Amino acid sequence: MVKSFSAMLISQFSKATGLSLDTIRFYVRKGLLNPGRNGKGGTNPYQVFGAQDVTAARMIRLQQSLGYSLREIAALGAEYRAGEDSPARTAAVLRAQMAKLEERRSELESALDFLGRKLAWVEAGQPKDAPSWENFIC
Amino acid sequence: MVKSFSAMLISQFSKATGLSLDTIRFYVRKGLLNPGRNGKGGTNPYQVFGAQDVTAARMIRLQQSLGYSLREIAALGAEYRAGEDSPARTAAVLRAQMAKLEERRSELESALDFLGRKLAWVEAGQPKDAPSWENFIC
DNA sequence: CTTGACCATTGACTAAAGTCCACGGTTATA
DNA sequence: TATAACCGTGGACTTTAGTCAATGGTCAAG
Repeated sequence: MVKSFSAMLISQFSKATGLSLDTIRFYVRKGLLNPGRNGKGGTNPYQVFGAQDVTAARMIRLQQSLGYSLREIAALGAEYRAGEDSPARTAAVLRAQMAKLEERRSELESALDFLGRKLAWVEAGQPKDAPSWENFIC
Repeated sequence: MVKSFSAMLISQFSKATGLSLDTIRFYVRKGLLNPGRNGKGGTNPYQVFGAQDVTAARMIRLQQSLGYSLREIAALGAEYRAGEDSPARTAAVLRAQMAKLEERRSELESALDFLGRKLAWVEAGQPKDAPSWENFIC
């Protein structure tokens, strides 16, 4: 669990991820990110972010775009970290993620198909024998 | 613009779409759905929804899952309806939609690829020569 | 040692997307 | 015509995901 590599302060991390300072602090409060602390004079006042936090930020964005709430994302991250030393658990979490993505992709493809058929129909001058839109289920 | 086919009242429409009564009314207020009105005794107190409203509801769900706000969805719907009698405009809107979907799908695929590589790496016992996560941009 | 840049914490505030509730009107059924 | 089941409207309320502002601590440069 080496965290010292590629360490940065919050403003650097902000630039690296595109998240605002406030959003980062908000995510830390919610447990979505857990940076280290590293002070010089005995105290440790500053948050220190590493490369793994950048990856985490990307994952958060991804999950969010899949419709997960931050609460759910935090839970998933916790589950992931809980089984971090158990490859089986890690793999299970990853596979669940991938299943969600696959499902999402097939939804997208069905929607694409729907729009494609509709476009073809429009371009054909909207003939009477319209394709059935009804199998468009999203 | 026949709207009488497959007409239903709001509770039927709710069952047909899975949207709650309140959500439907909310969408109507926002201009996302525009049902007809059909009363018996001179007045027209009740909203009447048709098959095209069911399709609209599906589209709303789809757009929403793509990250659009209701305001944006309403605008897109208005644009679509504005050029309803112009196949060229309709086709343009449809094509823009499809482009968005394609973009989204390629994002999904890149994420799937990322997770797939990570899964393989975990299952291989997390060897030193980790694949580069860095080309995972979402 | 002071100054400017950076950082943390707290709490108030906001917009979006609903949800809930109370009230009153409408319609089908008995 | 009474009554239950439905419908509409208005407004208050809630959750989520941040954003903003005030206050005060930390650190490097001069």
